[in-house]
Amino acid sequence: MARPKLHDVAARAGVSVTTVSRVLNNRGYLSDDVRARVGAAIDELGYRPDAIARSLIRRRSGLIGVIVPTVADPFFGELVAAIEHGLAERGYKTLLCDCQENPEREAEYLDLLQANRVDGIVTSTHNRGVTAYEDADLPIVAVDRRVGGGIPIVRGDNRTGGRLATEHLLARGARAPVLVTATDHEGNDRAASYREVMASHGLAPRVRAYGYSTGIDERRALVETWLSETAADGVFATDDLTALMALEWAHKTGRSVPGDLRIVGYDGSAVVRWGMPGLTTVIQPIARLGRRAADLVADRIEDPERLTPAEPPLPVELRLGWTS
Amino acid sequence: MARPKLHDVAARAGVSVTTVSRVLNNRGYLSDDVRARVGAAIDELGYRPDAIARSLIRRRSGLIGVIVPTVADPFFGELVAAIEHGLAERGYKTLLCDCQENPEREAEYLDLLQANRVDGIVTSTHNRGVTAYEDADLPIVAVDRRVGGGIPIVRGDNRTGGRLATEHLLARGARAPVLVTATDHEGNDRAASYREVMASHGLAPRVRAYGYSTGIDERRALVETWLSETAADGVFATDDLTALMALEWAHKTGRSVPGDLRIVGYDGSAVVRWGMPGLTTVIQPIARLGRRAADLVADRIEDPERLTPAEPPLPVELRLGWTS
DNA sequence: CTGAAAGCGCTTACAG
DNA sequence: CTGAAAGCGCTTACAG
Repeated sequence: MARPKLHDVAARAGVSVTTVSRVLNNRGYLSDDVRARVGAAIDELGYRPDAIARSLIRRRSGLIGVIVPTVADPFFGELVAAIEHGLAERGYKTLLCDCQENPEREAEYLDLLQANRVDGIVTSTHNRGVTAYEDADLPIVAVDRRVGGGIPIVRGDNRTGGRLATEHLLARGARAPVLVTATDHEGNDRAASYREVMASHGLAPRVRAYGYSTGIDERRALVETWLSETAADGVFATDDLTALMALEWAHKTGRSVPGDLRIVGYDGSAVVRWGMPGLTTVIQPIARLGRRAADLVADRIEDPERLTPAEPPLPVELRLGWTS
Repeated sequence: MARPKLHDVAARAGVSVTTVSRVLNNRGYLSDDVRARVGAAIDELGYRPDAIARSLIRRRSGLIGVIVPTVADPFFGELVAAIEHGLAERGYKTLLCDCQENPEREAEYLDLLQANRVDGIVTSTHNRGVTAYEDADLPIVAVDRRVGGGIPIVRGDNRTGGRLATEHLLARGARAPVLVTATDHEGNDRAASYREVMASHGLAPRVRAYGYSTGIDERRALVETWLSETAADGVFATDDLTALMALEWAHKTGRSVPGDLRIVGYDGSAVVRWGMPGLTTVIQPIARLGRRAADLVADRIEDPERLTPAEPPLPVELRLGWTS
């Protein structure tokens, strides 16, 4: 038999569809007898309410759009896993939008999500200039990204992270540590802290930005060029992959680590935490970030009036390895 | 104004909703005049068809459920990214189900996906015994997993991968290479190849399985115990994280790599390919696996009659690093 | 070439 | 305590 519908359950139980619906939603008064008969009919037919029809009426799809650069990146993979778990616990489903570093795709996804009547959005891309968020008229939460329009931001404590990393490099004897980051815009708190710490020690900052859309091989080439050009004796990479590239370059060029070059990364996703204990890195609370973002968007859906004070940044932690 | 609906567009253009719908779907004959007026009204109102209402009528949600152990694992993160891109290109949306190693959650998700009328499912968990797939009555594609019930499997060439890894270890002089894998069941082609190659060289196989649900620290402890117990001079780990654990253990215990211990991993996800060029590993065609799974499920949705011959396994590649 | 009407599978006031 | 009817926002035969 084809998928049973409400009508079939009603016929089987000998009641109206209204009544079945009420049993389903546990709404209004119902005699035990009816309740039991309907329940039996549901079980016998293996009936499951059609979520699409429900969404149409309730004007709530139960879907949350989750927009990320790409889950192929371990940081975002771990983040999305945490977001998904948080959302599932609150009864929401995750519509994944993996848009790479492409602002066009992000704008398309934003459109698609609204057409699909998602109840809310969690976004964590780095694309600047995608302004469509501001007139989206639904709960949005950003992760470590300024979107504008009063959209709350969940993030790790980048100021502290940047400070810990830089101070650590200096404490280990570096005098010319270079900062390698994706983009050096004013919202980059890790870079801001690096500059502050360098200044407070009377050292000149060396900041290099490879750009988010730069291919991986090109990025590696840039990193290698910068490291030799700047005669760096330390690297603070604002992501672990870049830190690993620096490590590899040191091996290739016969430099000792940490003797000649001290290396500190950032993020501390699972593969780094468990597989590369030697890498000194700033560990972000990835699971907490994801869970908080999920809770926040669910809160705002369920209570749109709720005031959302600025989110305090979540604590990061410097893990020491042998690279520094 | 609230979100405009078909009715509003029709009123503005001075036509019926039927006509607007036809313009939207480019269906039937339409005068250029009407087409233009409706188009203008759509633009002026910023109208976007409600995907939920469409799904209800068409009985096609355009959603595909993607079930994975967890996207926090780089292999699955990269796989899901590829699946998502493939699906998006075919016009489908990705409903992400991140169920960890929990068979219960997987069964729940399977239920939820059907309630949400997904058009198809791509699954890649390792849970055995979740049999509900067989009576799901919708297109399903598995990635590197036997689900049963004639469900097609997209996978890398595990036999060749296992053979390459094992032969390489032996070629490098290992005489007691141990296989460390998640589960040593009969469907494990990597293990089968390992055994074959060992046998053909007259060597006794040493297989150790840590189990999917084992915690990461416990797994590390097991790996370390096994390596010392078996007096291994080589390791074939069927995933890269485990290979990295072996590497770490060698460092900790003062063994030289590859002198005392040759190490080969498996998977070659982005972080390993780009960040750890030193690890010898079998690189899976992760992007191709994802894309193929996406195309296959889309094909089966769009042409249910289509015969699906067994999928040929996709080629893997042994990358040489300094660990072997 | 265009429109009125029925219907996708549910929920929810409103009666009774 | 239960049911008939309207309606969520669309699409699609069927008329004209």
